[in-house]
Amino acid sequence: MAATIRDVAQASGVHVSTVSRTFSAPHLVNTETRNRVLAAAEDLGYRPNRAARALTTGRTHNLGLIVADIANPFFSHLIKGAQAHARTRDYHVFVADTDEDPQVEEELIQTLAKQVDGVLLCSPRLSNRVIEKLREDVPFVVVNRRMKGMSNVLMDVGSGAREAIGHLVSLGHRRIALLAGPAGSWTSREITDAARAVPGIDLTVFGPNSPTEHGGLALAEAVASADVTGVLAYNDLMAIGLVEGLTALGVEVPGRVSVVGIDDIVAGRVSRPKLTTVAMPAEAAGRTAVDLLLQLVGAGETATPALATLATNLIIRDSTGPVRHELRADP
Amino acid sequence: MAATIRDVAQASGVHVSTVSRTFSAPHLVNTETRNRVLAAAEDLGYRPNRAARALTTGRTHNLGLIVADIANPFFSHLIKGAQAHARTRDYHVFVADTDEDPQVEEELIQTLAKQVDGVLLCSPRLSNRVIEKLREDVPFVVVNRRMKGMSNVLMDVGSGAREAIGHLVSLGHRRIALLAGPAGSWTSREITDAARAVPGIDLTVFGPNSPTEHGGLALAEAVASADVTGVLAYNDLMAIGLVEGLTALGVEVPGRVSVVGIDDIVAGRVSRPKLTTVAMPAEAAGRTAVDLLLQLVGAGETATPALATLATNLIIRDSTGPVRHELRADP
DNA sequence: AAGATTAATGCAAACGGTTGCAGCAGTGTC
DNA sequence: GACACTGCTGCAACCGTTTGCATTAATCTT
Repeated sequence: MAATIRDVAQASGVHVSTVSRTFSAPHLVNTETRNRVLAAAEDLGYRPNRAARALTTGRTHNLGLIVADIANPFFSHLIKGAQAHARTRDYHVFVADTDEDPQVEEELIQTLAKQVDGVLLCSPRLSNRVIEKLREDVPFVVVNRRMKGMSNVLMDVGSGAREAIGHLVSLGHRRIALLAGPAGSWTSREITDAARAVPGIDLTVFGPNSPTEHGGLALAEAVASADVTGVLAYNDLMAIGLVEGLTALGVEVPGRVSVVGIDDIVAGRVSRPKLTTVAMPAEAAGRTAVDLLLQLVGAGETATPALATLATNLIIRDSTGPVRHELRADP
Repeated sequence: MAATIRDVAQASGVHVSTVSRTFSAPHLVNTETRNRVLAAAEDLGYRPNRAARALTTGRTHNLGLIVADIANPFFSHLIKGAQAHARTRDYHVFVADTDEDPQVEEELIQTLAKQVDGVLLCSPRLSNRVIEKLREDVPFVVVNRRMKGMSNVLMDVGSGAREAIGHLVSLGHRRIALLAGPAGSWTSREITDAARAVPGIDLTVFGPNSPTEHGGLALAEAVASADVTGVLAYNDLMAIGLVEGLTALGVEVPGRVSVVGIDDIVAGRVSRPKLTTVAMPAEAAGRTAVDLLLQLVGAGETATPALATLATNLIIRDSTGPVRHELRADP
């Protein structure tokens, strides 16, 4: 149905190779000829067939983007950033959702590998070993996980966690709970390590947990009965769930317990109390990741992996407040 | 680098066509041969090249999914539903975000058209005319817009709006504001028409508006100074923004104004007051749309367009309450 | 036992582009 | 005027699969 390069060639009285060059290497063809070809192409509504082009060039001009949960607002912003940026480079981004399942994650990478030039792997749940192996199939950029020898986009979440805990400490909190994220998460580990390294506090770690509202909700009782006054959650979704659960149990936030989230999603700005959180530059991460990936794709085997670290920053709202000493269990 | 069909053929001592058939029409090849081929393929890590296959079959086994805003939770659930369902049919879904821009929407469809077998167009902002034209390029299923002669997935949002307004009326509200959605939106029109048809109320329509939190926030003053006691918003994002704005102006919700949203996103469950809303079955819509599209793709030209209508239902929470008569401007 | 049927496989031409190489005209150089 | 060079275009092979058709051997009919 659709016009092919041959139709255009015939219509403009040149060879197919000239038409091809008109699009892929315009400087090689005479201005006059080029215009004639372009006119004919326009006329016939010709658009190059990407599949055919991919066959000879080995470049699909597609990128894969794998996230744990497309419904998590953090990821949607990352996706937006990646897609918009890729479009300016004449690339398309294929998004896939693993539903937090490492198995699905592995399968998706395998399938995507053949139809894209590179993959953006965000917050992987797979083991390093498996990722290393998969890398032979397709170039990677890994977001939110430090992996030697690969291109990485990281958020400085350790420093964010330190800042968050520092904030709690400055409000007088000493007994602090950390709600960890899912098992395979590098970010979760990073946060935990940073929190553990803060001196002078008494840290209780809960987890691993599902990084969702439900995950947070499910922890409300445990947190309420643990002897803590401050909480840092793996992400905003969990923090919001936790606040909801605590409120339902009659535990006031921030009256009896202060809660800090991570990500800065919209829901955190509209939930009550408004959530104190560590903002993550999700959109910038998406853009940066695309840049690094295209760099990798362009360079082929010889590529040097790059590392980008993006700053985070604490946003103080209403879910954190000073410790109420009279309410402490021990005097 | 990667193993091709030829490598497998050589390794198993058969012709390439036999290898091809082993995968695409297994019943045509002898069991013994097939096993030999499969073993060799496994051994070499062979996976068929989709681009090459697409070239001869004309089927890419990819679907396009176009949404106005991937960060809108309503769409993310729709996407999740579509992707998961497509995977079970050995299809992949390409998601693209138009940023609410009809121009971008048109371009995206054009570009996608060549690399997918069909497109899921969700809540289009384009005019019917343009969509009709674009349909010649690629099969469509349109979600959230009634279009004759095309496959449609609709939510019964008119009935949802009626129910929402009925709820407000039953609480004593008579002067009601409707916050419309973006200009090209069929859903917005549908809601407006339904609301206008409700007898015995005094309806003020604001809009068109940007269907985001900011859109709602921007309307707070106008709503506060309009003489209304109840509001129905085009979606939850706007409703949440409005509530935020009203609260900031000292207008109590639901004390002085009751607010109803549409969609049932998570943020509505955690914002305070919890949002009364009309739930939309987003995930089911995604699944259904994929079904209809594959039906269309399979049937080719002869396909009969189908229409699926999904039910909505009102969820009553805390952002709506009885009219306080003593506060009304006129006695 | 000859002919018809069936199952399994091979052959080769597509699909729609890209690209190294060759050819050719025009220009500049000595 | 021979030569090299440059700019443009055509030629044809190739990318990895699919698929209609031909071929072959084995099985079935009568």
